[in-house]
Amino acid sequence: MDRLVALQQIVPELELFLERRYNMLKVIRSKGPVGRRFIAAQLKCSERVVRGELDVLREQGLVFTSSLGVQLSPQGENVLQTLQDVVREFHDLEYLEEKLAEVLNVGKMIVVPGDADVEPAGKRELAEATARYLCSILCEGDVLAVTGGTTLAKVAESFPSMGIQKHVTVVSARGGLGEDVEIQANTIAARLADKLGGTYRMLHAPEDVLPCYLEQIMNEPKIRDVINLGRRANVLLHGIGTAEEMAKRRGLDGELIMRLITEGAVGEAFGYYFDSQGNIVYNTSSVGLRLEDLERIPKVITVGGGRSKAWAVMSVLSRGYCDICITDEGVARRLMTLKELN
Amino acid sequence: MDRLVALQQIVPELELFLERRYNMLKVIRSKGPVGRRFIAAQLKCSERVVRGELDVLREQGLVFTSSLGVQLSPQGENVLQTLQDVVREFHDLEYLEEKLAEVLNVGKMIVVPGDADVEPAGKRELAEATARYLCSILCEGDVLAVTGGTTLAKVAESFPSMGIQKHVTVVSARGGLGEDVEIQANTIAARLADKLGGTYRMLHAPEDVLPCYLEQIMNEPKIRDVINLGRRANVLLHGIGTAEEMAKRRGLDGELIMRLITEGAVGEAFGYYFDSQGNIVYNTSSVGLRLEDLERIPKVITVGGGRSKAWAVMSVLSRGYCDICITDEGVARRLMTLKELN
DNA sequence: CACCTCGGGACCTTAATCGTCCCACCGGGG
DNA sequence: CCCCGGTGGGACGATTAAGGTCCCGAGGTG
Repeated sequence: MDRLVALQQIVPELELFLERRYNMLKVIRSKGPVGRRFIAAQLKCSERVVRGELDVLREQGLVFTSSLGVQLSPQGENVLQTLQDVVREFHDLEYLEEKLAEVLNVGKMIVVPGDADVEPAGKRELAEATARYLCSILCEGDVLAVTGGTTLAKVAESFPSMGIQKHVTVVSARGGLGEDVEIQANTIAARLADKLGGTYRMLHAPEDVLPCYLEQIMNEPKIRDVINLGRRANVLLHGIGTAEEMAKRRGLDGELIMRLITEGAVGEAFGYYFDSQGNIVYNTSSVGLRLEDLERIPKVITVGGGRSKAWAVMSVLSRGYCDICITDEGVARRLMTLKELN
Repeated sequence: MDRLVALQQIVPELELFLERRYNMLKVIRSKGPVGRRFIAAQLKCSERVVRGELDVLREQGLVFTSSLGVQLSPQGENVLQTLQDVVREFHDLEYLEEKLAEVLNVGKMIVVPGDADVEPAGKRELAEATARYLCSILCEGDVLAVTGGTTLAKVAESFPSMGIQKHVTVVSARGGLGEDVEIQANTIAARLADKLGGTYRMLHAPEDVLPCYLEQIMNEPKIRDVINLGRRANVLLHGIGTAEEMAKRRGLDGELIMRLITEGAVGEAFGYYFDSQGNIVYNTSSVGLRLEDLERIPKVITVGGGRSKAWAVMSVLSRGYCDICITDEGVARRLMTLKELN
């Protein structure tokens, strides 16, 4: 019998304490010197509670407090790192990873604790895990293709600012979409290249064009070169969107959105809308990598978290091109129930 | 960094809960179906607290309750067994064992959590550990010599009633002392033989005789044979007494007791009184194994717990004949401070 | 300078825990 | 047989810990 399981059995309240304080330490670590009120907002609990917990953590020497706010001590850093495994074990994430990799036929699943829909910090954890994994597999001279999205933007943020020198080429795999510059593939490619110590290539084109212009744009030399580079990438990192969310971001009209939904579209990637079995329900005439290009890329990494994206993740994984899927517990648990039932 | 240490750091209240519930489970296991009030008395806490904790343990499926009282469930058995290691780690007993074995020059130290002086259940734990160890080393045909005392009486109790078939010979190493039949070496030898599935030999003689009769008694064939058998024992299990306690049990007069104390006697074994360096301060003309006999016995196991016996343990171990010492945390910690300071 | 957020102190409310009874029940022994 | 000593469980105040809500001075920041 496992020790942690036994502990959890005899002291069930351990989980509550561990969870809350672990998340608190995570926030403190990532947000530098930070105040009680901010922590309280992040963890969605009252300021008074945070205060009580901080008193405990301070007494244990895990955090120290100055007029700037609360900061993690070196010892707290240690504890947090050790606790990562503990939390994974508490949530049985290894089991989820193995089981899901098997039933979804994915090479490798990485599941981080939390749920991006519930805790805002969850997305950060997902991003950090992605950054770590990316760091571990990237080699000198690799070509890394990336798409856009809020999740990938956070991945770029999550890298430490200095010290990594990978000399990779980061290439944007998709055209521009919507108004927010922070979540464009181009922006993310540039940020990633900066953090990784490499170079980047941007795709100066809109993502969504009228079909009649598509061919013409794709043949434009500057655009074609970038797309061709993306096709030859060793690693592709892409996000997952729910069909509805992506349709709205693309500005599709209400009628079309309704049609997508009634036809069972749940997930979106690379301009394609999939139903839960992975069938293509609709595709936009979009600029960038296409579905057929993915087969030739050795490592396709799919990232997405927040339980509302469970169906989307399932639909995309059903296509079978994904090699590594990084998601969170919220998605993973919902996937489990979905897969056990049918 | 160790996981349990990290857990303990981030959830310091864990230790309180663990300790209380662990002890509670131990009491429940050993005392069979038992009531709240009894448990409360054992753990020296109020009945209401026990009730609250029992609610938790019941909800976790570790105990179940009938009209007879509370009982350990099979799952509780598992948890308790697993938690043994956890508690050992919490109390850092491995470290104590290694360190004390080194500085006291003993082959092997076994330290159980608790303190027999503080918790009545502590003595039981000591006895169970002794029983386990004994079981693990006894071989077919071994001769086991035992002395008397309350601790060894509990050791005999601690064995499971059935199922062990070791075919050993248990021989009483000391004559009769005092009035209580339950703690006589003879009684213990018989009980142990019964539990181990072996035979026993009793020493039908008083422990303390007038010097002038000693030779005569020791030459009495039946007595001599038993003593000679004890001298050839493979394993000797003996308890430790404080000098004062044993002097009183022997009925020494107050003047002599005072003399012993002023001369520094702190421990007693086999009728000898030792000071803290292990020097013989006084010896009674006693019937049974003598100090010089111990050298020839391959495994001499010394058992004693309760912090008040720390000095006694140290004095006996200083003699250097002991191969394995089984004691409790109360003694061990006091020994540590004693040894670190001089 | 003003302003904003920080940590920490104070105080009251709320909720849980705990102490203390009492009761119905069951089993064993006289 | 009945009685007695043990069991668990319910009930109800009392105590205490935890949480909510302000406020304040300190120390950065524009």
